[in-house]
Amino acid sequence: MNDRDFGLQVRSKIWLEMDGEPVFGQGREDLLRLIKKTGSINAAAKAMGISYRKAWTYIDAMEKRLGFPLVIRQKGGAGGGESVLSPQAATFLEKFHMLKKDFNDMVNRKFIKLRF
Amino acid sequence: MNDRDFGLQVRSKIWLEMDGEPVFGQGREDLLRLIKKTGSINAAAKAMGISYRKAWTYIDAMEKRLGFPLVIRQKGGAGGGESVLSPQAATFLEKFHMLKKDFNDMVNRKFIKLRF
DNA sequence: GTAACGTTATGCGTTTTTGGTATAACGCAA
DNA sequence: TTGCGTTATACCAAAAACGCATAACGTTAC
Repeated sequence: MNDRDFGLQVRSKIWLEMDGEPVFGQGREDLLRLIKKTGSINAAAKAMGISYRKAWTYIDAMEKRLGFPLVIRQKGGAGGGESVLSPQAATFLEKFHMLKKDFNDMVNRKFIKLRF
Repeated sequence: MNDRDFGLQVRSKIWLEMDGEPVFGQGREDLLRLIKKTGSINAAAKAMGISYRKAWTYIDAMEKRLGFPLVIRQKGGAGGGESVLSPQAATFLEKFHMLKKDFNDMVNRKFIKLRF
């Protein structure tokens, strides 16, 4: 995260893994938040500037790893369908957000003035 | 980094970027250290369990991004050749090591007992 | 009842990236 | 001048990422 010197930048990140495979990080969080906001995988993908296919693949992979549904999907119906977050996804999102916040606060406090 | 609950694991890492492209992280550090130790890109690659091709590509990419040599290579000669770290690489390595140590200490102190 | 609509779901070919194998180049020592 | 073990690189194969096309679906409007 954010510090530079002659173009060199220190970066860091935090994420979750399951069996050594990445299962949740910044991009996935953004995606889920946008689905929550828009009520649609399709709209969320557009808002993120990625293809629907890609967004769908992300969600599918996450759910397979975690073993529980993150997005409750309905295809067909009024407006063609919609998608909402599962209760588990909501709490998951919340917890990860707090974790990330603590992490970022800490990193910023420590490394903001760092010279490399 | 290290904590688990029902198989879910929190991980984090720190690395360096140049113009938004990764230029130095854990794997590269290991590689340079092994080159320093063995005096050979080839031997270092073997020790890491990666192909010479891959190791060479890593080094080449790093040097192109950084704009200065990390590994002084000599091909031919007694023993077929050898490779040593450039002075810049040595100080670079040292600085990154300290940075990473601080980072890891901090993360471990904060997140070692974390429940997700 | 059925046609239309916008969403989810997925098959499939294309492109891009990654990785490995084979081989050349090299320079000292014997 | 030959042999050796390393660096360097060309080339092909495998894998992964990507996107396009299309099917499936269920409510609404007519």
